[in-house]
Amino acid sequence: MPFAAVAIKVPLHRTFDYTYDTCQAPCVGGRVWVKFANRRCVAVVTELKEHSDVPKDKVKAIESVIDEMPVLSKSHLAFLRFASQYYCYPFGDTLFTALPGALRDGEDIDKTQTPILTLTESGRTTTQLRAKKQLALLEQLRSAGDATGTELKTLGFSQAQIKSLLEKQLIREELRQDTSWQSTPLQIGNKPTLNPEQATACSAINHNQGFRTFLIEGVTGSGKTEVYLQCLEKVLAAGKQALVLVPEIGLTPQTVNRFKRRFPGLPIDLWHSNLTDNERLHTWRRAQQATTALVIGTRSSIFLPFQSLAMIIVDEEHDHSFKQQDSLRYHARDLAAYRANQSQIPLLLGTATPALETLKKALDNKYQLITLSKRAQTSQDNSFHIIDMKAQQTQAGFASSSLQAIKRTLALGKQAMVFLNRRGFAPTLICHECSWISDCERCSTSATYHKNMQRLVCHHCGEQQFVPHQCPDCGSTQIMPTGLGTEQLEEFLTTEFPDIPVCRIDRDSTRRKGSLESALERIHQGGAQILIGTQMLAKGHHFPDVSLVIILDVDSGLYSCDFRATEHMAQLVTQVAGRAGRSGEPGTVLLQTHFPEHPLLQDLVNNGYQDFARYALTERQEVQLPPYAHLAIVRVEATSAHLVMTFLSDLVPAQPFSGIQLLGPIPAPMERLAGKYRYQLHIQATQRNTLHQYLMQLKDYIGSHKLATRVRWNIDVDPMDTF
DNA sequence: AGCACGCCGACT
DNA sequence: GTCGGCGTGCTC
Repeated sequence: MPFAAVAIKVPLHRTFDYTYDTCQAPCVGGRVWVKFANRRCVAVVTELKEHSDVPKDKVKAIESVIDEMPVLSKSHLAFLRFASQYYCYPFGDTLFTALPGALRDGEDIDKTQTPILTLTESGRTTTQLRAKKQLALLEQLRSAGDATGTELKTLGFSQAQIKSLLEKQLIREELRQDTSWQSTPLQIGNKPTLNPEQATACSAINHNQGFRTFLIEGVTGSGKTEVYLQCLEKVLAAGKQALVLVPEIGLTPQTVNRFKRRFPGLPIDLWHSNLTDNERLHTWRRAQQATTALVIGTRSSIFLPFQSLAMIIVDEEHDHSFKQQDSLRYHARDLAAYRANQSQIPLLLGTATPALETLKKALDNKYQLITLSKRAQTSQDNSFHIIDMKAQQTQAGFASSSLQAIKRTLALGKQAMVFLNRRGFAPTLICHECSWISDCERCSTSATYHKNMQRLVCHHCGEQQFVPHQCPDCGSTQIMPTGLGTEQLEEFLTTEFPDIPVCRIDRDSTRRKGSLESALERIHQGGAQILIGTQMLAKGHHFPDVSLVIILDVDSGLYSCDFRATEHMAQLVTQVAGRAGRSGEPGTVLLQTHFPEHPLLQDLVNNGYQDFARYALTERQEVQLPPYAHLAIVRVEATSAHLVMTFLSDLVPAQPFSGIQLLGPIPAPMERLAGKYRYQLHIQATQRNTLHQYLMQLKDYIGSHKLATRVRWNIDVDPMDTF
């Protein structure tokens, strides 16, 4: 009697055994329909076997087989099994989060393949046709070659025209696997000559055989992308596939065009969260059939089932958007390392500001470190200046010397950029008479005052309130906005510099589609302007006319309870500074702080991120924090604080576990969020293995705990936000 | 997760 | 007397 072990989309770490009829022929990695707990579910076969330990009367039969061919190869299953175990996430759930939505729902994989429209014999020769537009369509196919329906629609043809040509049998639909790119010589667009550093980097990478991780530590403008392109060239020319992982906001048309222009005619696909279910399935299939050569995608593209992957590149490897913050809490960069090892291919990690985790591995010689220190366009570096804010008179958070600097910059017809990582007008409203504060009713935080919207908005749960005219507690009309937000900076600078255009770029000002693009357009027209922005302004965009950058609130990064705060601050400062002086002349970066002597800040300013990072590593080592220790957090939330605490206290063992340090239960950074109480337990170990052994048994213990179904809980392995 | 089963309170 | 509230347990 043959059995199939299957994985089902349930939060259980087990698989389930089913019998099947030999004529059904399920395959490992293929999907089947099964009855499971009175429901009909899609399941993925993970193993075929002759024996089962499950009592005969419990085992049911597979209802029907969906796939004749696996949707997940054996090696891909092994990869997903690893992800499931490493991140303590149920195996079935892991498989199903990796699959595109259409396949999760049991959709037939071939039905959704896009047919290609091609001319029939008569279609090739017909010149007589009453419908002019249909004739034009035939002409299009004759001159530019076969196309999909979607492509024709973007060219202005309609579904009706296609349909009627199909009926006249002048064109026909063809399901085709076009892998011809693999055997045709690779076309190369304009390519610049490499500087010596870039050339050394490329030759080191191109001479590599098998698995190897390279950390390309390259300052802004040092030409990392050019190194990527020339390394990709070798891979693609050999007919192999490649994957480029980019941060969420890094998938701009400019980035994509650079790849497309370099490799004209090569099938390149994009992968990001705005794709429809159908588009996702297409790209998935194209990766599997090798009909696509190169995918540029955000973190989840690490799960694409490439047929012949030969290189993975992670651009801006330090970026936080590579870590998924819910369900399967994976880090795409770390999974990329597993995949590269599994497939014995090179992995390129590129950034100007490496994560300390990555840098340590490079310094330990586990990764090969490649440094690009020469800026392609500027020979001089930006100059940093620390502005001591102690006992300074400030206006809207600006030191007078900062305002002077803005004035000078504008007078030269240049642009000044002001960076503050807080949107809204003011983070709190405070009553001047009593001690009332504009709290969010559902979270343990204050609601931010948005002057333009005339609302109080909680930035954590999104809840909005009307702005009170009087204090809700004492009735006073003296309610003061307290603290600084980007809206306030905009208001102040507009009155301070009435003749100068002021442009604010944050999530609020760019909510409308296309508004970011038009704002960027205005900035690129050049001339004296002031730009105000949050994180959004820090990454990716080129602002050639910016010659002054002011970072208003460095201090929030210096003293925070999250041990990674200084690292983030330094990455942000470096990235923001990289926006300045990109068109030939060095820029000036002003850092406003109350702690001008802070050693890490001094190091960053005087010696740059590279030096800072190495110094920060020694600090981490002293206090035994990641990357010198390994961390996991059990996060628990429920509407009852008592329930959460009882449950978490139960997880702390009476006897200490050798090699494991526990901290908690402690309140989460936002103790109350969207009406839920949240607490957490920190688990730390010097040895990775010890941590995972401990997590394995903890996960089983939680699974068997009675309260586990009455709270929401998860385990976050290698968490990014600790506090 | 989802669903059935089971044991106690407020309704036709 | 039932309807339905949620706590508990199981799913091949």
